[in-house]
Parts: sequence; C-alpha cells; structure tokens
Amino acid sequence: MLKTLKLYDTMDKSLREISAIDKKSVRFYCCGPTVYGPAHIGNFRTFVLQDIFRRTVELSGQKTKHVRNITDVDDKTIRESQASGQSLTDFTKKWAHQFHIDCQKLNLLIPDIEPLATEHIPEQINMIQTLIDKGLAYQSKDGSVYFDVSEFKDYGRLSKINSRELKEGASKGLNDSDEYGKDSLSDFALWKSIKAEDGDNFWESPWGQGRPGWHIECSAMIKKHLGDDFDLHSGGVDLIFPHHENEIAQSCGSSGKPFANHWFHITHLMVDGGKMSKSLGNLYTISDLEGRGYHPMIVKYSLIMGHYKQTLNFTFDSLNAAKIGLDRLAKLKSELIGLAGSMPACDRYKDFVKEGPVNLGFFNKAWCSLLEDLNTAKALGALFSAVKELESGIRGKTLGSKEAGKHLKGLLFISEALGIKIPTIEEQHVQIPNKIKELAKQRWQAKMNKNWKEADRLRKELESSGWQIKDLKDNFEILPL
RNA sequence: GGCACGGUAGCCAAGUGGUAAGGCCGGGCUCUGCAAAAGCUCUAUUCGUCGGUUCAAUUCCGACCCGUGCCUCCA
Repeated sequence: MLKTLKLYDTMDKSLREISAIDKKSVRFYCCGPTVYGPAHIGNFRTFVLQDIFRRTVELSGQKTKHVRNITDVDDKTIRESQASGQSLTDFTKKWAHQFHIDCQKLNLLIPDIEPLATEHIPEQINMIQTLIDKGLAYQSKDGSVYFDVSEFKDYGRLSKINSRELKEGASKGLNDSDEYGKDSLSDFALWKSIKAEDGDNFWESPWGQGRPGWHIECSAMIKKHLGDDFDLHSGGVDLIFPHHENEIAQSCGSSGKPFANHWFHITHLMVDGGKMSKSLGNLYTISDLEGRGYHPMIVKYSLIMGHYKQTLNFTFDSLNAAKIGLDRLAKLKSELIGLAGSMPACDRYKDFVKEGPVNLGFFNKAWCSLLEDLNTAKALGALFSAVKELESGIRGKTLGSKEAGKHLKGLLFISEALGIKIPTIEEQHVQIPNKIKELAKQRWQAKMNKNWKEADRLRKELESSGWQIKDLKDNFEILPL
C-alpha cells in the first residue's frame, strides 16, 4: 500500500492529504511566468517545487493533470515589447522560448497544458460578462470593468485580510484608482480599457477596446482546462494577495461553485540574507550561473536545500556545497552500477511511476520526507545518511551485487522524485585534448624516472592550461580544473 | 500601522516536551617524492534575549530585540 503526500494548505493552515476529487487524477494549476525577460532563480524555486510536487504525487501512484499558464499580456510585456521594437507576440514568444529552455535545463516535467493568456480572450470576456450579470462587477465611465469586492462576502479568506484592513493599507497612493475610476480602492480590474500607450495591443469587447486584467486570465484558463473545482492551485507566496484572492472572487463568484481545493505556496528565495533585486545586482538567471561555471542541476540542488515554507538563503557557498554534493552522488551512482553489474531494468521516471516506491532500501527515509509536506531539506539529509552507509559498505566490501542493485534502484528513484539528474562519472567525462594527454604521459614518465623536478614542472604547465593530474596507484587521471 | 513567517555551529539547513539530522568549510591522523585524491576521525553542553508553565523546553506560553514577505497586478 502506497503512502500519500501530505501538503500544507494555505487556506486551512494545516497539512492535508493530496487526493483527486474525481478519483482519477490530481488536477493542478501553477501560475506560470510573465514573459518579459529571463526568469530568475527565485522564480525557479517555485517552478522546481511545483515539479517536485507533481513527481511525488505521480510516484506515489496517482495520476495528474498539470496546467501551467504563460502570461503574455500585461503592463510589463507591453512596455518591454515596445521598448524592444518587437510586436507583443514576437516578444513574448521569444521569452517563453527562453523559459522553456531553462525549464529543460532544470529537468522540469513539461505540463500537460500550457495555455497562453492571449489565446483565451473570449473565455475571459465570457467570465467578465457573467460577473456583470450577477451584479458582482461594474463598468466604469472609461469602459474598464471592475470586480465589486463589497459584493463578495468571502473576500480575504485566503490571505486572512479583511476588507477594512485593505482600505487602511500602507501602500499609499500607489494604486491607479483615479486613473481608472474604481468605486472602491479594493476593487480590481477585470477589463482595462485601451490607453494611448497600449498601441496595437488591444482586443474588442462588449465594453469597447481594451485588454483583460491579470487575475481574470488565470480564472478563465483554469475554468477551461480544469473545470470549476479542481484539486490544487500554486504559486509564489507573493501571489496569495491579491492575485489568488482575486481569482477566488472571480471564479467562485461566476460559477457559484468551489474553486481550488488546496493552496500550495512557495516562499521566496533570498540572496545573501536579503531580498533579491535588480538594483542590488543579486538577481541571477540560469544563464548567469552557467556563465560562472555552475551547471543548472547544481542550481536546482541548491534551490531544494531548504523547506519550501521557509525563506531560503542563496549563497555561492551553498552553490559550491551543492556542486560537491552532486559529485558525491555521481560517484556513488557509478560505484553502485559497477557493483551491480548493470543498470536496473527500471531506471527512468516513467518506469518508476509505473512501479512505485518499492524496495527503496536506505533511501526510504528520504522518500518519506518528501511525503511529509515535500520536505526536501530533510530528504536531502536522509539521502546523504544513506550515501554514507553505502560508501562505507562499498569501502568495506560488505555490499553484495544484489544489494548494490537494490540500493542503486532506490537512489535512482529518489533522484527522480527530486528531479535531480545524477551524471555518472563516465557521463561527466570531458574531451581531453591530445596535447594535454601527451604532456601528462611525459610527466608520468618523469615521475617514474624519479625526475621530480621535471614532473612538477610538467604538472604546473598542465595546470596553467586548466588541467589537473591525479596520481593513482599505478596510473594517473586527467581532470579539468 | 495591519497580516504572515522566521532567528539552530564559520556557512547552508532539518528537527523534537526528555537533553541537537545532513551538507559545505575547517582541524587531526593514515597514505604519499611533493601535490591532489582516497580513507579514518574530530568539530553546537547548546538552539535571538528575558521571564513563565513543567519532573523536564531549543521545542508550549508571554514580553522584548532583530530579520524577511505581503498590504492591488512581484515566483
């Protein structure tokens, strides 16, 4: 019998089991990126956790339906596309493509559906019309449409904010209520009437030309692809208010039915103990870190070193720790393969989904940690306790071939659950130029002749070319520095 | 001001009403022409501060100090 994932629910403030409402598949929605530039590692912390959520659910034996949108129209995409001289479509396509490349580098599973906001304008208009018909929304003089928060009693339930506090908010003067003519400060835009600076970026609607508000995009896409009520909705903590609160108001308001059954929010990433921001120069993208020599898998590893409900402090020290940790896993994997004689028949994500978490051996504790509120930090701790055991078993030659095979499978299972690709030593092997090989051979000769001076000189020369020599018992290895 | 979360070794980070996972760094030792690698091993009497409850608190309660997030379009 398989165990089920228990996950914290922002709405209930408690751990709840994940199970499909329709008994068939866990339908979940992730607020995806707004494509106006490259996503940074903070964004990816969220996407990585959503990916691990899906993997854990699937590996524990449940099917999923994964929808993650792309927001390809909003103030920023319009502004930036104009600045770049490209059409909104060309511009957002470019950045959506970059996003997909980064996702692939991070070994994220591809969602079943990845809807674009601009391809769901009719659905959004329909929902807005329903809200107007139900008396939950109104049109202002300029043709914009607003949600009337005072008409929706449950408003603030997710974010635990009541309407009075909203009005007393400390974000003085930052709203554009004057510009758009809202009745109340807490009302939010469903449809924004066209403004001069929008250029060609507008759609026809019953209320004139304009474009949808941010929140309605998600509500409409969820309704279309997942239905009125579905299993889980997720995103970064900053989306709790107002984005998700507003989605609830729109969706429940228009359908009269429940919305997401479970809310999963991932806490922000910090850099060197502080907030990430462009102005501080501590906002990193996957490409930035690749440029500094950190493989995306190292970045991914460092993003799961803490529990998702906790702010995680990203530092280069932790990146280096991640790199070394990954190397250690790679070495163990190679050694286990060697001992077992072959890779297990079942070694890919799909195989594991079919087979489930059986015979995890030492890795069982790590898997259980994931089932306990996706505790990746604890899982990593348990993973390395297992690594330690196996390393000592390998050294002491107490680990048999059959045992090695079993543990290898456990290791592969847990790395699939985390979505961490462990390269084998062989896979890590890099092309060594012939010139370097020749120099290394010469150094070995010199060493054999006990010509230490010459051997050291050659090693220095190799090092200055970026290669390191590691002497073994009766031969040597060449490694990149 | 309101709401929420957090402060655990040099760094990152789990955890629990009964006396602190794991990783990185660092130290010692073995090995070694040297170096690296590899192996062995050590590293928080203590969990922001001060009180309270308790046989027992880092873990529960209160106060305070510090940090972080959100408070209308930021993952």
